Amino acid sequence: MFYICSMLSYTEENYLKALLKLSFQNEDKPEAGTNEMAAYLGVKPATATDMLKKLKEKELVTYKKYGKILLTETGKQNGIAILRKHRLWETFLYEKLDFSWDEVHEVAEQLEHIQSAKLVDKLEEFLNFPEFDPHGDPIPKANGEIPTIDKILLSELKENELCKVVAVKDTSTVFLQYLEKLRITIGTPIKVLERIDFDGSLSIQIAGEEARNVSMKFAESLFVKR
Amino acid sequence: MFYICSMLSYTEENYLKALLKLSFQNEDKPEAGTNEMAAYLGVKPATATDMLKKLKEKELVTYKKYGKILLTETGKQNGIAILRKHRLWETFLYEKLDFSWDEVHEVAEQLEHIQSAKLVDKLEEFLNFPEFDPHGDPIPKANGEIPTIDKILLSELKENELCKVVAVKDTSTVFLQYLEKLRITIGTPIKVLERIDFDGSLSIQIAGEEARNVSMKFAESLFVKR
DNA sequence: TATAAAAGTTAGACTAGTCTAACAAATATA
DNA sequence: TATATTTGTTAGACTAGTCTAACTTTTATA
Repeated sequence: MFYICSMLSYTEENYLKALLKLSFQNEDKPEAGTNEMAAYLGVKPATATDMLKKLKEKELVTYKKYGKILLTETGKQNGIAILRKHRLWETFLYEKLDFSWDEVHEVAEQLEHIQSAKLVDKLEEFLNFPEFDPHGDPIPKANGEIPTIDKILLSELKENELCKVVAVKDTSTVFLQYLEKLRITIGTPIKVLERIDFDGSLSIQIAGEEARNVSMKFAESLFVKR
Repeated sequence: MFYICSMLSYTEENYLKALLKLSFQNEDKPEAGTNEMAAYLGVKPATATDMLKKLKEKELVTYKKYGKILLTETGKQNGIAILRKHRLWETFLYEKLDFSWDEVHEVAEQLEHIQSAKLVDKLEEFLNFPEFDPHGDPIPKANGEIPTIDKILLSELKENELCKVVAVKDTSTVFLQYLEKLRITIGTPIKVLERIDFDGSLSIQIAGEEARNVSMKFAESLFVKR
């Protein structure tokens, strides 16, 4: 078990994190394609191909020409380490420095690359070993374990069901700011009053307030727990 | 007053910070030479020359071939902004995350390059607007002002004089760890019992404990206030 | 199954930051 | 002041990460 290697460049770290995120997205088969990865990182496919060769050389991914990309165990653990840092920093910014939901990501993108094992662990302790970040995403433990929570989309609820918000699926600024306007945060209770079959929209009650209509798109962007 | 520009690379920031530090060192004339700067940054003089041209192009330094290097007002303000971040992060690591005196610098070297005006200001607020960092060095304010304190070297004191430690001149790990061993931190009271003319060493009393001899080198590495 | 479209690769070029080796200017000193 | 030493510059090369343009392989589909 000699997984986390600190000899990764800023860029290599970003590729590993992207690959990890993509592997979460395509749940069943955690593979990614070159173009997919390039698009995710905002680089050209040619650039991604070059980096892939490098990552393969370092045994962080397995892949062969024209084939799919898969993280090796080492690659995965390194990716998880970066994700851990990202989410701990997001939590710090949100809880200690009063950053808003939609502001934390950008800064955490930078902070996640700081190299110092002590820093990460002390930060985690300082934050009281949080299990989920401000968006409700699980924060990997130092050993690479990722906490789970059974969550479903708001859109999956039946009429009259009660739930609590546990995470956001969409982390775009527009959505997060809309949630803030509706005064929805992690933990907010929601009751589904009515489902409109016509367009998939819902009538919901947020924290006991008066009824409000939300779109299908909205209901499919919010994770809740019954 | 349109000083702080965020379009500086990681490397450019380091050059500005180095130039600022060197200007503090050579108090009377805040100029630096190419070799001096290169040595400080751990690069070769040829490399420094190249960067200098770039910084001159951006109007962050004034300098002409074979001449001395001087920061422009813009260059100075940018350097101060980086120093501010560095010292605020050091304070954070020391006070909130229990880093020791000699561990903070290395990590702060990385953290100082995080780009986010909000982050710096919020961090400062979170730390309660500290004026001095763990080494006793002044933390520049958001407007570029640098707090001052009248400090003298321990070696300048006469026999029987009392003082308090306010800063360290030498920030090397060996020295900081030695101070820790002697249980000297910022604020510790010291009394000079005897000056030994032969070798410049002193007999001192630390926080009322029993007498102890320290070398001239030691006495010239510690700043105190009468 | 032949072919068009999509996905992926290669080759060659560019930038930022670094180096070494050779050279030029400034300064110190005999 | 002539020369040796120190200081600083230039030229050319290398690496990491990026690009564009042309090419190849895979896949989807008519």
